[in-house]
Amino acid sequence: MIKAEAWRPCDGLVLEPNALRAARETQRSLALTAGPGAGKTEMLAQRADFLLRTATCRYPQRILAISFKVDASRNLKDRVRRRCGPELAARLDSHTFHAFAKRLIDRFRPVLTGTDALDADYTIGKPKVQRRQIEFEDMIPLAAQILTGSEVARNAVRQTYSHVFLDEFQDCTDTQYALIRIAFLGTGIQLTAVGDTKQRIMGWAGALEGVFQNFAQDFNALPVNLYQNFRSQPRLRRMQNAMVKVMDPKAAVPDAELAGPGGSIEVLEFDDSQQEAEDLAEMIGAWIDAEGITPSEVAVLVSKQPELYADRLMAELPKRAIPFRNEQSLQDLSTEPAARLIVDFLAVVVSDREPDAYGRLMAVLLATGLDEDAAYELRASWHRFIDGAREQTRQADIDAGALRKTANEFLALLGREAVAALSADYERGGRLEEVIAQTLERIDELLQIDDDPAQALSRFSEDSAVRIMTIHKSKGLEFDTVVMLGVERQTYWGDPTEERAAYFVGVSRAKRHLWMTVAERRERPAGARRWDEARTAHAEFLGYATTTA
DNA sequence: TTGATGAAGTTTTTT
DNA sequence: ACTTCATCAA
Repeated sequence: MIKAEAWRPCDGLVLEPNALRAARETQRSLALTAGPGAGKTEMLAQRADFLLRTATCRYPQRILAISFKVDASRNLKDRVRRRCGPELAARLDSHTFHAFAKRLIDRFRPVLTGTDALDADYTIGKPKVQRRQIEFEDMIPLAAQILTGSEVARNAVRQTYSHVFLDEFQDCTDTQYALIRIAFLGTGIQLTAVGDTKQRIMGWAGALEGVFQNFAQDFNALPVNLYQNFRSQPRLRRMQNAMVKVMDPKAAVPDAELAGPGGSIEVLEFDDSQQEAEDLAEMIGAWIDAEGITPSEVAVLVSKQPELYADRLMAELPKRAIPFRNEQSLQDLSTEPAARLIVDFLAVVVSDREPDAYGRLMAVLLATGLDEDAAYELRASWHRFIDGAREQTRQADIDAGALRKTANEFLALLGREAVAALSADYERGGRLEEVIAQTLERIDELLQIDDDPAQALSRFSEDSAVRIMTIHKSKGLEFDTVVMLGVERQTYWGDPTEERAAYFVGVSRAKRHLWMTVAERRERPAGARRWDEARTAHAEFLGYATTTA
């Protein structure tokens, strides 16, 4: 343990004065606003390090960090672990709002009575069944209700945590804020809310306007602002600044501070979306092959409906053997145990040099056995099955169909029950089948990219792929090169202030290169009734790009 | 069967 | 802004 005065940012990182001040604050709650790339997450990680290492958060008290997305919450946890080591980091609970609410519901469920009463083995989903099921949107109000109704629950939370972090606070909804108020208002607990009002993109889903001001007032929080942008090159910063001048003039910086030639911004205009997809795929291929950019450092962002806007691109990329991940379609399939099992099995079948996969596979298969004596026999019988499958796939050319068939035979032999036992989630009707279908579909996709099945399967868990997603999903992430696909008037149709904020989030993800595409005709995906329609480039948005070259 | 009209959906969040 | 689906009248 060290004294507060002796604490310095760890890993030799240099924080701007306001960030340093925020990291070391011991008296007041904080309302910290900062633009893209200012290091909000880093400030939280440093603050966690400060609180834990100086025992400002005294053992056994803990820090609660609340984010909106699972990967954001994992991200923060990982970073804190890197900064102050696993032991101290164990006292940081990093959860999404929903995970935090679910823990409260699970722990204090008996507090809920009458029509809200829940059985112990309740599930989440629709359609809603009394006592047995709740919906996503019930979780936070129910947690708030528990805290309102039970002093025991309130005290449990308040005694556990001495400090609370709130990430991406600009997108906090009224129900989420109500939960925070009930849990922490009027206690000595210090809250640190960080965010950027210019990046408020969840208004349509109920994000509170002016939530930062409310928070600052309710919790007597000290307002702090960070000014630097460590993420983007000067040319990109000038474009962001041009937008900031319109969105929040006070937060803009003098252009002189942003001088310099680094970074690039280009607008590409196409006759139709097919041309757009082909050219873009060629260009992305060149970035990866000629310029050596890692595929996962390239992101294609769309305003909405990637399967509509990026449909053609997702068809063109595999033709050029460019790996990509549609972040919208799969919720990290590679961590699903059933997917893991199938991929490990196929990897073992198509190659005899997969010891890791073999080990994992056998561990799962033998777990289905009853006792030690049976294990040997079981191992031998699975070995025979694998040999049979190897023989089968060796004879024919290995294609998607053959692998699919082998996988299905394997699953049939193993039995649904054994596979479903891999995760509690598979008790939910249809979930296991969904995971299996998605896994096989993903393997098909990978085989289109890679002819070698062993290579294709190893890519399953690899995340070296161009990322295709909505702007909303990209919040909090950064990439070397960002493509804003379909910057057209018709694409950004919502509330103009919100759409501009979304566009701002998109362009501010880029570290070095930003590309924007416009197609005059945008074809619908195969199967749709309409073929194409005339489009108009989004004059306002492209204006920000061109005034800053 | 066709055309007209209106409503709903589109961008997020969990073990 | 634009599509899709349901409903109703002709």
